[in-house]
Amino acid sequence: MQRRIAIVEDEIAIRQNFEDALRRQGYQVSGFGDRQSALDAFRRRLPDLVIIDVGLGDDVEGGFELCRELRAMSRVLPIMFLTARDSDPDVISGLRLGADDYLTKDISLPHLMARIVVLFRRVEMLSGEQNTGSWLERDALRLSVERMQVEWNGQAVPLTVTELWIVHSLARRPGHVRSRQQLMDDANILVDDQTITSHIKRIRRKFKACDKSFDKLDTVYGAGYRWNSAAG
Amino acid sequence: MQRRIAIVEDEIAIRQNFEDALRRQGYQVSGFGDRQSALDAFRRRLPDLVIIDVGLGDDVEGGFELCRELRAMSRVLPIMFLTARDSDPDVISGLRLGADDYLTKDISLPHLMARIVVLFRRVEMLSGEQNTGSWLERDALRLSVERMQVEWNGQAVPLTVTELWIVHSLARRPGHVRSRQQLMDDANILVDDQTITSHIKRIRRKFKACDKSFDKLDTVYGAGYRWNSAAG
DNA sequence: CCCGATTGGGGCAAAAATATGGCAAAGGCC
DNA sequence: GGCCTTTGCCATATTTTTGCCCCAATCGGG
Repeated sequence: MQRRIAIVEDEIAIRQNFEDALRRQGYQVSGFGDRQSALDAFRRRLPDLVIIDVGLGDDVEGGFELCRELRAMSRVLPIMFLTARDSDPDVISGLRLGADDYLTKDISLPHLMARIVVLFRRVEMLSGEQNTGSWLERDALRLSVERMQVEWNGQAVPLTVTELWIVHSLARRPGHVRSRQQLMDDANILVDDQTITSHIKRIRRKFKACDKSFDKLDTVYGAGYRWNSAAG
Repeated sequence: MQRRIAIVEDEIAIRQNFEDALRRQGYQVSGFGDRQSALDAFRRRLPDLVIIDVGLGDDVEGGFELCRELRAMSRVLPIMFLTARDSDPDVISGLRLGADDYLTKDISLPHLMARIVVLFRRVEMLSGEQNTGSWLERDALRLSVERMQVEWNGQAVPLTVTELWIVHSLARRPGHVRSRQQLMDDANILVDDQTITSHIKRIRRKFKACDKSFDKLDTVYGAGYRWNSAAG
């Protein structure tokens, strides 16, 4: 299961920076620029961790207010405060309010990651986990990145990591053409165009080994490939 | 119930200072000047929180060593590191090793108190929940982290601490791939990737000693390992 | 319908990742 | 101290994956 982190910070540049870093670590991140929009989202569904900028909005300590409101919604939701200054009284009131950690904005990303891992580790320690994980399902295809497994008509297809990323990249946008270059980006590889063709070849072969009439992987001459969205 | 806190710090003045402050807050405190005496005491009875000076003894990072030993005694015991310097790599290594927080020695007492309260609050929140005896059961596997015992088909498997944590990390999320890095984090160790491979080797060997056809521990080439969730 | 551009597939060798057997340091236990 | 266990890591053997070459098959525009 992918952990979901929300970050509430009004300075776009900083927020973007944190969001990117967290995403690269595999977290599912949503950013909010103000208290209200964050609260609206949280009322629909709570994330697994909230990172709040203390000096949110006009109010000097708008973040504290949000923390209070969040604690009213859940007593166990992990909350981290973020602040430009490292004023002691602030830290203490923040922690008193129910935050689990208090960090300054100039924190290094590895350090931030370590603290997040610690928090999740502590939260996870006694909880049972046991969730199904997220599956991408399209017609007869069933794919899970975190399980690294792919099924076609309920039958396992033994794709390699790179192949799985390519299929994922295509199948998540059925009917949309994806260029070879885009596929490389999605799979995090830097190779010759021709190599993508090779991967597609192997992917098709593996799917056909399961189902002789497999034809979901269309070639779009001169443009790239596409996951055929037509039923059937 | 009165919380018991142990502080391991070789500079008497500093230790005394912390001890007094904590006692004034109503905690039951015991101080130790070196690793050995602390360990001896811990073996008799574990406190509710341990605060360790990183630069313990002659060794520059003697505190890390103690943390490792403590984690071998209890996986859930809260540990805080104390350090003179605030070097980032140190902090990260410390957190990775299983510490819950990392503080500099010039921390103000109110700040320290706040962090301790936060940690206890979080621990209490988790332990207060359903404490079902904490046996993890998956197919033929039966595992208890607290009791350090593992059974396969009712037969005891003599895993070491590190091995048990790795199995626990994998088996609690059946079907999910866990990277070597993640396994290190779960086991609170900081080692080479190759070392994880070695542990997996030994784990498989031990399970196979019980059951020749053991095959629950899948390798996912290029991604990590996975506890095979398929029945059988 | 012809021609240049693209794509499909078979193969293969290099590269990358993993499995194994050992070994030595470190610590616990008599 | 002597002995045993645990654990990290190395060297080497194996196994998989991946990038790309070659050539035939296809595609599209003129």
